[in-house]
Amino acid sequence: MNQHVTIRDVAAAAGFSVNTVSRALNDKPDVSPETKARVLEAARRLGYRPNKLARGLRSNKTQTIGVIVADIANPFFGAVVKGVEEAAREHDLSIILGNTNEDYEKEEKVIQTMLSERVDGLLVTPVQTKNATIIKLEESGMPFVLLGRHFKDLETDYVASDDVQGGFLATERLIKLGHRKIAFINGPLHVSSAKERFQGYKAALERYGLVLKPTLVKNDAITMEDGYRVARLLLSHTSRPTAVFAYSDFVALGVIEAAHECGLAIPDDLSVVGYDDTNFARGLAVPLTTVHIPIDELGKLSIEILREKINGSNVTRQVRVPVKLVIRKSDAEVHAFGD
Amino acid sequence: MNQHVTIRDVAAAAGFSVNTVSRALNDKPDVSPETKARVLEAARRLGYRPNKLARGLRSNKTQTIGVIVADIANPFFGAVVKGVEEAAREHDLSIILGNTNEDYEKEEKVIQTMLSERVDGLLVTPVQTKNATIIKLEESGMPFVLLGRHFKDLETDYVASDDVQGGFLATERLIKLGHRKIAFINGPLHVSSAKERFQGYKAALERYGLVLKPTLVKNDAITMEDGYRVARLLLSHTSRPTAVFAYSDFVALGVIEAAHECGLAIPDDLSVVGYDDTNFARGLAVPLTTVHIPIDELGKLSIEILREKINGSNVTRQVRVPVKLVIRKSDAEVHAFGD
DNA sequence: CTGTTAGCGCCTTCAT
DNA sequence: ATGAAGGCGCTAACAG
Repeated sequence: MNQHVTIRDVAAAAGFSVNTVSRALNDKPDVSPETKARVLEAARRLGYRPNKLARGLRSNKTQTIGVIVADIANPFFGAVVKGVEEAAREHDLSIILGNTNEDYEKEEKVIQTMLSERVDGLLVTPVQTKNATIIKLEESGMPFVLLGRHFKDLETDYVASDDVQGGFLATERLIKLGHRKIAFINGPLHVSSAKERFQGYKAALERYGLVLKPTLVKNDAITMEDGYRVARLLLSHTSRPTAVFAYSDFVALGVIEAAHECGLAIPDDLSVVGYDDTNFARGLAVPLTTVHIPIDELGKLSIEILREKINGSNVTRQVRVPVKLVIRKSDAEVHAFGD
Repeated sequence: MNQHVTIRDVAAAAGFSVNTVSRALNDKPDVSPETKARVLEAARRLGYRPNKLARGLRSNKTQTIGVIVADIANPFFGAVVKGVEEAAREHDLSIILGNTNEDYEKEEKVIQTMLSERVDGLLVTPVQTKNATIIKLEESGMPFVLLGRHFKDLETDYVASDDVQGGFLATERLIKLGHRKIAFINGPLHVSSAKERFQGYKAALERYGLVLKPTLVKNDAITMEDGYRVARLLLSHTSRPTAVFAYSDFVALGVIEAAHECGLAIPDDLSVVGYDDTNFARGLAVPLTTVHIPIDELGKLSIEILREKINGSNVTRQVRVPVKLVIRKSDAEVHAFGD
């Protein structure tokens, strides 16, 4: 239960002034090798541990960044945070975690707290029901990078995957398999990734001369339950879709469950394409065709850019990482029946 | 890009001393209502944000706890952290996240960093290949609670689920379905949860008069790939098991994949029971029978106990939360062929 | 009820 | 190459 050892204790033990100890501990010039050795030895012996609070207070650098995501229990965000954490630790940055649960109020509160914590910078997956928090964040001067989502009308830095491309690739694939009635069970449209995947979906339809049928597009699906519920409705219709493109692998899971209950085999009676390439996707009974996001790259890049901002760069970086379609077994050529 | 507003700025603006401002801001007694109102107003107007570093330095309370888990990308730990974060924020505690990746060295480093950060307490899922870090942590006087795992020979506080019970329930279920050859594809035995699930497995066999066949027990499976690999070996045998109990739902996913490749139908030819009740478990083509852990309760309890420790309690709390078996469709009565 | 003073642990001038 | 002094922003005595 030792009281904390301070730099003064080390100084006393080594027989130097606090200043010299500080210089020795921080690899500053103008310290003789022997002195440094003695200081380090004393520090080690006493179990000295620098107080980051004091250091941060003095230097205005906390070596800590805030990471705010929408749902850490979602394996996609889990993987993102894992990548971010690893990249951050490589630069001796610690991470303060915030989980918004897609709740705007919580986002607001968490950002305030992190500003109080004097983090060096922020990585944020915004809830996007409003943008006031992010605008305020800009005004605060705190360096930040949006992660995985971005605002069309805000000139902030961001790192995201190319959702337009993802939506296009998935839809194009289904079109090329001969599908004409391709349902899109999408997420909430205020979220940029959902909005842009929808753009990709539309672009693919257009590119191949198909018309968009509004009845085949459903929004606001996030969970497996959502996917299940919507798919039940969609599949019970007489002119049901022959393919479903889902906002996430979880939503796809719900679709698959609904298909089974409707007596529809996958992929023979219904093609399904997911999104995220979550780690269970290839383990499903019918391995899921899905859009793969290079998550590690997202993590690394976002940290890299955030560090640039922290170091004073004022060029705005807006990065879209390309995705790729992973074709497995949940999609197949459409069976012959017209529309 | 405003410079930070300090308590002095607020004091000047409100026409009071820093002390009065501090008292007003912290709801301390002996401040007249009007004064308080004026201070609050000035603070709001200037956009004052308390500096947590200064506060922590002064008061020795950072309102921050460290949370160290093995793999945040694993939805189980993701859910745990989500619960913990929520419970923590309710008490205005922030969370510094550490991810060990089951790497002991990283655990050591992360704990050191968090001690430097002067967190108020620590929640740790230990790697358990060694226990020196945890012993050192005890000696440091930092309050901490182990989360999900514990050491048999260390008298530390912990909150975990009852893994012996979980192992027993899963095995018992399979026995009652008539299975005699029940394989157990377990995790690494240095991890307490794996060790205790094995105890449960043994206890169930014993209880029902079955003998343990060492060839049916495999360790060190963590990922889906591990499960797949081990299951391939196990299932290719002539006297293959009729049931598999897996360390996690992910491992079970690998087992299922292997079974398919071996032409074995689930549950008719092979029963499979998983562990964790991960959110995809019920969405599988054959919904997975698995052991459910009340994760939210784990999170809430661990925060509660950690707060007790932080507040000076020195009673040791070792809590095992009961689990329950969720029976779905991946297990069935054994087909008639002897052993 | 309010103000003054000191100091948490560290780093940054500025001397020596 | 080393030391002394000051101050980062805040809260805890202690006065008044």
